[in-house]
Amino acid sequence: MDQLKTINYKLKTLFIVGPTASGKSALAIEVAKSINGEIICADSRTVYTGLDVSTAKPTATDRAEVPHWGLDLVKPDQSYSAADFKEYAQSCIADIQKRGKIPIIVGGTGLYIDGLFYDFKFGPAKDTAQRKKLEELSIEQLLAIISDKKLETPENSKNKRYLIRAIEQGGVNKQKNAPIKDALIIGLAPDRKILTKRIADRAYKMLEDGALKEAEWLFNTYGQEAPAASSPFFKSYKPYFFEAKSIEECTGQDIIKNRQLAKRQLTWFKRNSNTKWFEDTKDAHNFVISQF
RNA sequence: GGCGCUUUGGCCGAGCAGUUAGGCAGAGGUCUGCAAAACCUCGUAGAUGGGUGCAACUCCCAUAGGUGCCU
Repeated sequence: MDQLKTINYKLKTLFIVGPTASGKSALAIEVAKSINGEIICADSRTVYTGLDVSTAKPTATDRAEVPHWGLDLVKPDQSYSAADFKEYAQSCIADIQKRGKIPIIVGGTGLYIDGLFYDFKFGPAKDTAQRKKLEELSIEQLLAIISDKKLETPENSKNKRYLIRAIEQGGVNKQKNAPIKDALIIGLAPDRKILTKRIADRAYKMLEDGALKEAEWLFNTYGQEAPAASSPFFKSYKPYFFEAKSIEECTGQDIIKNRQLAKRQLTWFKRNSNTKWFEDTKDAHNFVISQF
């Protein structure tokens, strides 16, 4: 207990992680009000402008209650990377702390979270032209280049993206840094059955709230290949617009895709042994309050 | 009632008398500038009962379900 106390007054940052539809955002708002915090969204989808309900972006009401950062940073046709996010979020964190408040980093994008939590040193930025060329090569050809250049082969050697990245940065970036100091990281993971239901409920709610209009706008304005269009929602409803599939069918797909996403997110987040997990929002809230 | 077709793993769906596709869903996993992405691993099923074969999911017969046309 004594030790807990010494840690307590030093905590300066809070991370909240978890799968989609776990209730992270709502928890974050409650917590922020309790510990005088501001929220930084670590979410690779809500950085895009114009896509609000389809990305489950915090609402205007949410934002009026607690300041939110990390939203509406780029247009749907612009690419945004974990390194971009890290740089942005770090300046937010510094600013929030300078004002005497607690930054609360909330998100489901594991790489964005880890980049910050472990202070990743990202390699060089992508070279768009070179990447385009490399993308046309086969796995075998990419592996040949890697072996020619005597670079380390990525563990995931059947994944073109990792192969290309290895060539780009001349090897595999594996330097492990210690977690950042004075941070608490908690995870919210509702029971799988409950989560499945929440995912489905949210899928229908999005439709009611006009998510399809956003999809139509996105496809018409930026095309199907825009970076923002790579999320489950847009992938699932593409057949509705371009192949005359029924909405019901697409919604079924959307729910499945989000369930699969939730699973991957859980797999990712479980690796961080520093994370204190909660099934219930209230428990998580109480714990956080006891720590700050 | 008559004639014909069909029946494959949770779902879809091939080939083949003997080395037993594939896809989807599901489970597990990877992850350091595309990450709500991309990728990896995991499934011996053949409606039921007989029969013919050294050998049948593959051929034959019967039964049951489905389906089509006819009366």
